[in-house]
Amino acid sequence: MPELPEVETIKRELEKVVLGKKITGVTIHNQKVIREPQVDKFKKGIIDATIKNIIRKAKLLILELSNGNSLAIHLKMTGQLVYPGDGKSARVSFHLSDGKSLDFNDQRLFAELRLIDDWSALKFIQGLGPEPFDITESRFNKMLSNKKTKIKPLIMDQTFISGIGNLYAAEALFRAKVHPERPANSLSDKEKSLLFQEIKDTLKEAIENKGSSVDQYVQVSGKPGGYVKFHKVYDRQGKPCLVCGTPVKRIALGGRGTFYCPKCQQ
DNA sequence: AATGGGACCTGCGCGC
DNA sequence: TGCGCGCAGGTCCCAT
Repeated sequence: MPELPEVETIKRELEKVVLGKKITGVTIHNQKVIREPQVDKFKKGIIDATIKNIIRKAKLLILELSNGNSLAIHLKMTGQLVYPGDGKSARVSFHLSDGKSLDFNDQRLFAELRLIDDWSALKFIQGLGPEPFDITESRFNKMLSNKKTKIKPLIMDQTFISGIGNLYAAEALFRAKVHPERPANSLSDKEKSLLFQEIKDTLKEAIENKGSSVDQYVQVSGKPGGYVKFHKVYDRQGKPCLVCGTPVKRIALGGRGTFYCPKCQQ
């Protein structure tokens, strides 16, 4: 599932392969993913525009076009952007001036495409908390200190801090040796600081390895990301903790699968 | 205010 | 071999 590192990887790759190209046509195979505006307006607002700039905000990808419009893409769980596309599993194909196409795939149809004139006015954008790289350690520590809620759902709350999803929340908490059910304000200053550092390091290392290919995520080239082999707890229930050998546990927390080492994480 | 659950979806893996 | 069911998770929405 694309989180900040996966979306950042896609952004960097798109900059290499589609930036500066003109969108000459759009084929919509399934209009469910087009959330706004209406399909024909969507097409009209894109065709003949050039991709001028590519931005990532948390897990949202934004393609700024030469005509003043922006295409905002949220991949949710199974969204993919593939270039050059073959159209086979595309929900939407963007045909480009180089004769190739950028395919938007999405097996589960959860993803959202929006064409708007001002992406910064999107409700989703306005509600986003800061990304981990945009705040200081002391700010992070202060943000946690007045929150009684469980730490894992809290760091996955995009309005609190943005970019972290289920996978990297689990990995960062393991690395910081913090139990996912700890109330946020029960962490010591030392634990808060370590967690903040581990969140940043985990995301950074995942970006360096071009993301984690679990479920559907692939790079724009179609290649899988390389970070899965570094996972310590995610999807490893029953397997020995790589630090102490205790079987990794899986619980449901906030309706989400949560993986942790019951011995290392207290 | 915080928390929990359901909805949105599809395909996969499991048990029988 | 085949069928039904639970599950996967990002975000929104509603209820408590």
